[in-house]
Amino acid sequence: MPELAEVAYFLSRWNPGLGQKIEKILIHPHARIFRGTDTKKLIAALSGAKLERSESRGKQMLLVAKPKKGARAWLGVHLGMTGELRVEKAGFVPVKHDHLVLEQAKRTLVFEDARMFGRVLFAQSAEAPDWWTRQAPDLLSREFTEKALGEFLKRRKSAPIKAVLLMQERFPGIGNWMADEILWRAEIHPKQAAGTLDAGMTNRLYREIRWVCREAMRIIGKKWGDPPKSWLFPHRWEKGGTCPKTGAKLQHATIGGRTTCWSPGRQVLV
DNA sequence: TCCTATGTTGTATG
DNA sequence: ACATACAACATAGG
Repeated sequence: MPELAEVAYFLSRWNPGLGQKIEKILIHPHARIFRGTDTKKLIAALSGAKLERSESRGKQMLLVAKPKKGARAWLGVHLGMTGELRVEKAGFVPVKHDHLVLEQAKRTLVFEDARMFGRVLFAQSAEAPDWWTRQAPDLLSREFTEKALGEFLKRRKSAPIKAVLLMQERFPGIGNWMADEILWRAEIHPKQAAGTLDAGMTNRLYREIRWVCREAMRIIGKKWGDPPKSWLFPHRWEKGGTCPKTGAKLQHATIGGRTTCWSPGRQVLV
């Protein structure tokens, strides 16, 4: 479910817990979301720790806590396909898919994930761990340049552009719906080989990546909201959905392993 | 019953 | 070593 802006929104739900102590941790230690993570260490470090701050980058989230003793605790959370963060009352009793629960005096912070494609990472160290610092630059930062985009497209020259946009190593936060929204706005067919985009197409792609990221953050990131009818977003799963720009019947196919939606006539292979 | 789902990753192949 | 394609993961809902 969550892409760039949904992740930012879900993380913001936990804001009331920042600056507050974690009284107790409740987890499902064998849940798949903890694969590769030492849950005993996680519980030991976070129990009684003060939750200091949080940040999101693309689809990744980081929560920083100061344990009662020892170095900083770093909790990484990825929501996968069905993950969600929510806040419940103090004393809340976790239900089936609530795999990580942080109890505080005045509220309970909950990470639920039915399908468990999400992931929790943990480290205790003076500096932020590699899995957090070693990430691609934010798409809205100055580091993400049109030149960097062009170079990446050349390296992934024979893959369909739709599949390339899903690569988190270059486009952190972009997921299935954002990729389709961007290509639709840039008037590029999702099957177009990445290496065949000319300068004009690359420029449009660059601008629409930035535009969709910025607008999604504005509409969804702060306070959950729906993109307007002028976007592809509300039409892409509609039965018999039509393009809000041309009125053409939207087409669907599996591209890059994912169901893809585009507007024929507007997005054509060249 | 069968199909689908806003994601990543391990593995096979070129 | 690098790029690409795809099955696998696990659950719920139409």
